[in-house]
Amino acid sequence: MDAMIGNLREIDIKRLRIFMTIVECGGFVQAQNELNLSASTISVRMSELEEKLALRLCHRGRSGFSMTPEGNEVYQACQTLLLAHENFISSVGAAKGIISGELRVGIIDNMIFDPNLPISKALSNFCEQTAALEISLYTMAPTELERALLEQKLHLAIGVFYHRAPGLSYRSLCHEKLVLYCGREHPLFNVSKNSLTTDKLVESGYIERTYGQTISRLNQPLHLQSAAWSSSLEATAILIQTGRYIGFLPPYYAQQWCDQGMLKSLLEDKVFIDSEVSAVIHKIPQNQAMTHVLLASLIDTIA
Amino acid sequence: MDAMIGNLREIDIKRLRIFMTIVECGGFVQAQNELNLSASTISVRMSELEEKLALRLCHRGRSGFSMTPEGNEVYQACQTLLLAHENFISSVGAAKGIISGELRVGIIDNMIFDPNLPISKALSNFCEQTAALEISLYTMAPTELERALLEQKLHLAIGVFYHRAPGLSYRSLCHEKLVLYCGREHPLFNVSKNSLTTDKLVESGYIERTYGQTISRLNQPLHLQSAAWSSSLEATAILIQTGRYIGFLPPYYAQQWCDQGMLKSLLEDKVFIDSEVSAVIHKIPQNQAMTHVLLASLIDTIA
DNA sequence: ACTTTGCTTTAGTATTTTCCAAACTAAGAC
DNA sequence: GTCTTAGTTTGGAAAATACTAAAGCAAAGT
Repeated sequence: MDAMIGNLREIDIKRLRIFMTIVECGGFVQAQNELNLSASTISVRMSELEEKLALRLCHRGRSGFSMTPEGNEVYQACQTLLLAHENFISSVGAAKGIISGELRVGIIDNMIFDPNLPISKALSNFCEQTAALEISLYTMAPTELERALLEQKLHLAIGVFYHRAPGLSYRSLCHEKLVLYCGREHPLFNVSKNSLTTDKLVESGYIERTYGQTISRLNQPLHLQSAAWSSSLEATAILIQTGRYIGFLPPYYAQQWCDQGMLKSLLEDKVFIDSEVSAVIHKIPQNQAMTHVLLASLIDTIA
Repeated sequence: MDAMIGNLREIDIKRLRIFMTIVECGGFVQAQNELNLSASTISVRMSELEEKLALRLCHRGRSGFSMTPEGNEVYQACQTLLLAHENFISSVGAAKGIISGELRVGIIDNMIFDPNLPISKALSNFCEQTAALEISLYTMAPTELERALLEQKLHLAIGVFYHRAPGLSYRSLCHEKLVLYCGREHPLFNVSKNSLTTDKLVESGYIERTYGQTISRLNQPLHLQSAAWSSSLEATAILIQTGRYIGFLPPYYAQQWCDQGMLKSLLEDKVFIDSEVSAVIHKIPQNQAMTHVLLASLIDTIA
């Protein structure tokens, strides 16, 4: 009882893991299965943790489960700490000359449709070389990817980036052509290819892609009028399908709807954006061996 | 026995701490006092750790204690992991609204002599506001400071920086005037102030300051000929005292030897470097509250 | 008022951990 | 060879930890 208070330096990771599972399950009862522990054990572990931290982490009881503000902060801190543990495991693996631990990769949405980028192939190639590895794959917006890389929450990110963040290292993987599309209901859908002019495009409402808070001025070939904003390919496709806007999509992604007569490309030979797909890593990566082997394997697979 | 192998995810920090102490003490026997443990316990703890990591960490025995290459890598990884634990403690403190944990500050050498920069005063002011805090103070070269900040091993650094590293945030604290000095044995020591010209300075061998591998082109007022290189104020002072070179020193630092007739300033009104002392933090600091309160307190104390 | 649910408390047991003393080993010093 | 030093192995005891079942409690639902 007395030994419990005080020294925070001897926090037990087990208790923190229990806390995290409870948070993720949204309550003690739900966490029971996950943790394979009785209700009483969970209860005791939690009160021990709270006593040690001298902090109430969550409200519970018949009136429902909810986190305290402090609990949320501690939960965040736990995530960071567990990340450090994963990195430790990786480092030990690296010392053994084995690539091991957790590899965290982030991609922008709908990369899976890109035929130039066999990401799953690259990952499986990489895993073949390295047995003792767990991969976590996340999808995020480009700015989120960069942030996660900077905070060392990701080892590698793949996506289209319109600027270069300091501290990160970019490597071009391939190029992706983006073409304008309109939906079936759009006035331009039935205009014949020959009579279509860029002026007509400029008059149409255009979907601008946003990244986080800031709107990126794409290297747009025309001065299109922004009339709608979207933060993902999927959102762009939905907006185009409303028939009210035109917007850029990669052909491999739009094809599925073109085939169904739902979308139509507009002057794809004249008006397009050539965007560069890059692999990005931290300049000082957590596990250099792992990160660089993956990057090499990725470039290898693509070439 | 069987439960030991396998899951690296349940590494015990206690064992890692024991290992680190052994490394720092340079042997099992020396670590006994430090750890307050018997030889047998230490031996067992170490073999348990090695078994779990499946890695020999150090050679020991009558033939002397030494680390294996893997052991060194694991030791580094342990340091990183313990840093993460300190940061966790800080975060929990932050959740409680208390500034707590470990504050790691780095300074360049001989800052203590700078009368414009009452660092100890600033730190003690800061500590008065915040009870539950432990401060670690390190001295390093400027490039090392920046590296440590980027790796989040320091919260704050104070020094003279001739460039701006991306990812770091610089804040000017005060200006430091650097003046040329020569030693008693130097030909210019006995030249009268009136007959001294800048030409004569240019002819003398000059001590260039180096930072890490790269030699920084100081905003030098003259085109002095580099004849010696030094990586610290102290080293510069020693080189000047040989009487063979001239070099820049801050007057407050050189004064002690001028008073003894060992050094003499040269054209201090005409030839000087005005360098800016800055406080630097990471753009995304570990413990924002702590870092910013310290920075504010620092600026406050100086003003 | 009664039941259910979600959690806590308590008491008791099983397991694990931690530690040391004593005997042992291996290698350098003499 | 013998002594000394530095670490290992083993056995056993004490302490801490992990876990559960059972009883309790309070709020929400009926």
